[in-house]
Amino acid sequence: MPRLAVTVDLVVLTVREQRLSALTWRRDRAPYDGCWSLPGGFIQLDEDLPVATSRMMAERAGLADVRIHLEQLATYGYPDRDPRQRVVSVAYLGLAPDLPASSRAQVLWTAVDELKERDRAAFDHRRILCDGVERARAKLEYTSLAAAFCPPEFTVAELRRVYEIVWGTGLDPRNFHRKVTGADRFLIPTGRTTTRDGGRPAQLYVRGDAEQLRPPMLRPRP
Amino acid sequence: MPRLAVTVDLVVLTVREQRLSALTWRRDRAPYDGCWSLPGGFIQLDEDLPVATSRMMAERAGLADVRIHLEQLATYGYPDRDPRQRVVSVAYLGLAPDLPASSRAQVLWTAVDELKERDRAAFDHRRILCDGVERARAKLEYTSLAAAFCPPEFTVAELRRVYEIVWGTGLDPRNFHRKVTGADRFLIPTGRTTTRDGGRPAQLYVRGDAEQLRPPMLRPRP
DNA sequence: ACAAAAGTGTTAGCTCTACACCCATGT
DNA sequence: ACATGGGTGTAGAGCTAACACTTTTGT
Repeated sequence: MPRLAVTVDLVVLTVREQRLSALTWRRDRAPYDGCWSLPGGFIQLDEDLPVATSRMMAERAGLADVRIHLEQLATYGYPDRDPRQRVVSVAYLGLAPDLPASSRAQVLWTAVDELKERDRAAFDHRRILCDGVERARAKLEYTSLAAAFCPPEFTVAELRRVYEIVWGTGLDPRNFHRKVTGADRFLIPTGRTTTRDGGRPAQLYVRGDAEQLRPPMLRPRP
Repeated sequence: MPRLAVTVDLVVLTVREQRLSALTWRRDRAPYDGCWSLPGGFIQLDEDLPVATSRMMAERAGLADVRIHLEQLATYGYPDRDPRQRVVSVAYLGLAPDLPASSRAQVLWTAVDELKERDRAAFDHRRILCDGVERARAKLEYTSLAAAFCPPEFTVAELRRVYEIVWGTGLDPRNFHRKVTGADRFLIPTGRTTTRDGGRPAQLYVRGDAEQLRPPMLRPRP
């Protein structure tokens, strides 16, 4: 066995059932038997990191052919983080809409709050998860990434719920509406409407091609 | 020789002689003989990444015992980036005041503009450098990191010159002054003054303990 | 008719920008 | 006296937060 290995680990987040949730792998062998871990695995010698990430999404997360936003998060490499050998892990952050459950029974969506409470994380994966959640929270402020949590067509209220759930705060529906519909190239109206949220029919939008959100949507501070 | 190696590479930036400059290593052997590269090297099996970074700062950059701001930048790992073997590089970004030249003749401060023009970079180090510069530019907006480019005591005008040189833009001295002196815990006045910039004596400040800059100092946009 | 949610208008307060202007030093 | 850069004041534009109000549906 080589003495040094590189892995890719995935923090895949979504909003489902009114909670911010992450894709977790239920371990069934030592070390950390029975603990949750992030989906991931060793890179191959001839494989680029984004390619390895896509392979893990398909093989380990059970999400083949699903287009989600993916970006590199950080790299974790202190010497004894894996008791078996020296492992350097490159973590990637993925943001996904509320997808059907994974095809693998071992892979589950779990609310982030529960994962933080339960002291059953393998390796340093709880830390990696927290870093990913914080990155997502921060990026909602000044990018259009919140739409990555939404289905292809969505309403302003659904987008607002994403912000409220990820940030854990309430937002004024009226000011929020003005802000996101006013931002350049963030939301493209489809012309269609829906009443799936109750009340007056709401416009349906698709994601625009803006990446930055200017002016930013700042989190309410205490 | 092992088939997979992990290195740490350093993007160490400073402002000297009115230019944004980076610490570069002049290569004297294949591959890329004669090209510039970033200082860096292989991690040891029992060595944490930040520890390896400090060791590279001392051994390869010739900057032992110098306290600078260091943060992880990104990880680069496509398979043929090093022709000898598979190398995954964890890049770190360092921001330093205008330090004396390195103790090693092989290590030089070079203006970033020149490094981008000259097509003589080893590996993908030009790309890593650009990512580091862009990270630094972005972080000046909403953190207090600009002060990491300044000596222990500095004036508001010196801090402003950091912003102007890193961003390549002019800033209004009066509005800048109001903004940075008004930000909470960013600058602590020492009570001393200096006339080293000419004109009326300027207050000297030391860095405060704020990490965030609120409200942010936004770059002028076209 | 009523509840519920979408969406618009309004106002007070804040921040940003642009500049006029004064201050304290070296020459 | 004058040049140089430090530092303050101020008015207009734009943004934000808070909330009253109208619109359009389902029941």
